[in-house]
Amino acid sequence: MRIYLIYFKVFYYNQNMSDISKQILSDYKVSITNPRILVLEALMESKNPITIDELQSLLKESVAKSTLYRVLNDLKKIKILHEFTSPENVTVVELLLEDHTHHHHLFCSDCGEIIDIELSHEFEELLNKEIKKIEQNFNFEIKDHRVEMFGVCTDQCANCQ
Amino acid sequence: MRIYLIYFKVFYYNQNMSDISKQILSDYKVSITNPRILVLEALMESKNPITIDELQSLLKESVAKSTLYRVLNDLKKIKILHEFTSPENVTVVELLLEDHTHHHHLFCSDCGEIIDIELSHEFEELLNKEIKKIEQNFNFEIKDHRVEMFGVCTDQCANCQ
DNA sequence: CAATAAATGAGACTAGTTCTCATTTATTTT
DNA sequence: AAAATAAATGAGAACTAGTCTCATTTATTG
Repeated sequence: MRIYLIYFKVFYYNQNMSDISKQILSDYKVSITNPRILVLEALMESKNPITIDELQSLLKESVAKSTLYRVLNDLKKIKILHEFTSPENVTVVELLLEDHTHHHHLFCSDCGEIIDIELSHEFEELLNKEIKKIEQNFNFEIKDHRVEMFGVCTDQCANCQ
Repeated sequence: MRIYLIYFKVFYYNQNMSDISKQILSDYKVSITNPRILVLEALMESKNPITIDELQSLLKESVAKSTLYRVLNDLKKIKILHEFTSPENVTVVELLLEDHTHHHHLFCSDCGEIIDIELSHEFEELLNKEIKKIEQNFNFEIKDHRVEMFGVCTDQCANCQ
């Protein structure tokens, strides 16, 4: 995500986080307000998906709780925020920007960290074939999918810091 | 699941649902109580994963809310209940009996139905290879995984009834 | 069958999220 | 650039899903 952000910054003409946030809001035609800028900045700061709690800590009371939830819903509506739940049923959010390619998630049950992972092209192709089969068998139109892996880090949590 | 249940009944010597439930509880060495039998019966009735709400409707006040949640936790502890959340973040439960093989889930965003799906052996093998790669790359020990597909039924919800 | 241990029901409690509404801030119009 | 309009915000009330408490009931053990 850190690397992606660098590309993203280039895409947005090397502006700072605040300016990038404004640009995003403007691009998506939602009004530019302070809470929205702050939430976007906080989300960009975190290289992995984070819990609402963690997000609230990053924001340090600068945004009211009700506003935070509203802003998150706004970002979901314009589809630049992905919300899902950890295996412990904690809500987790992650910013999905143009640069953020198709990926999946790896969950550590030790430290709770959630890591973005990309699977091989070969795997995704075979998965798409499976999806086509399922679509036929069940008369479904499948619009999205996800693969989640659950485990623990073995190397003294090296990835989790 | 319906087909599985037939096999399961054979496994349990063609007893009725109540007797099967008692047998399960006895096999797992947890005490045999009415609420537990009722919850197991209700879970067996449903061929697909169901929400807690749906489960409560099936039980029709025969089990107190606090007891229902406690029983579900008991079943999770002995690992015959799988709990997860739908894309709309609603908790869903599903009984996992001996006969219930490795499977994944298909979610209909129209009617909310959740369908058990099995993917090809070839796919699961390739997924295991991907898992091994991720374990190495991230120094993880991966203990479980899941694949979820999201879509809508195209054939007037034929699968969803 | 009595003694002991475990589970239950009712409702209080908690945490996460949404809702309400008066006030503030952004956007549009002039 | 100011006024008019529309939208977003903050504070806290309300709601919801799930857990906890504790007196009572039900199972299990000996």
